[in-house]
Amino acid sequence: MNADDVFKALADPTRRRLLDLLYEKNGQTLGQLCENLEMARQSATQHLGILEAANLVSTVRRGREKLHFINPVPLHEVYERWVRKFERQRLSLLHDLKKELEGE
Amino acid sequence: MNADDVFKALADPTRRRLLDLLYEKNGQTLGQLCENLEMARQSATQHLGILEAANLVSTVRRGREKLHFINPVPLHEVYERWVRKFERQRLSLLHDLKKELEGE
DNA sequence: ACAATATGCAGGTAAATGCCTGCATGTCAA
DNA sequence: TTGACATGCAGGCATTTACCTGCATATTGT
Repeated sequence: MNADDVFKALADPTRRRLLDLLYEKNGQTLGQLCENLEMARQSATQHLGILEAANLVSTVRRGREKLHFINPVPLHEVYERWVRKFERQRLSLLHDLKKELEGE
Repeated sequence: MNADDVFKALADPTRRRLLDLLYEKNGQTLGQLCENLEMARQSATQHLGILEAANLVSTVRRGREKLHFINPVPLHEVYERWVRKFERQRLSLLHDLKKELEGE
């Protein structure tokens, strides 16, 4: 997993929207996805390209259509590396700040 | 939580580095953090500002120093909204793609 | 007070980003 | 085969981003 690609992919509301749309109905075509976005098809293509590059979306060609599927694996890896780590120390980390605010 | 601010804050390697540095030792000053970054102090200030705006870092002034603390809460919320959701359907989502690749 | 230290603020620039239009290619169905 | 449909590719443009330099302000310790 490339953390940079994954986070950059997630750092745009349109791309997060696309993931939610695919969660509602996996395997949608570019055209179907565009119906739910307020932008030109070409712009959506770029966003999907970025999601693909981050491996968050996998595609399959079927004739003239291109089907898009969520790949949840990178999200899981982000969780393992960037969420769980801080989650384990969550209360302790918050405590550090509280202690400082109380004047040691 | 503002998902956009949080993800955009996380979408930069320097800022993720800063979180890791604070994880190693919470409550560091700007100067201390800069010693571990290869960029001008002013650049680091901007990155810390973005982390603060995303509420991932909280600061306390102590005299002429500014102490930086991790705030793990937004990460937890990102997890709840953007990771757990897809995690629950993880195998099912992967199955969708596999099924299509096998030709329905 | 004053020199050293820690941080803040104001711009300036090159590169990346997100959007668009226009045109090209590939596929299906009658 | 041919017109309609689905997607791909190239380029342009305004904004944002990430870095910098230079200078200002605030605090500390002697």
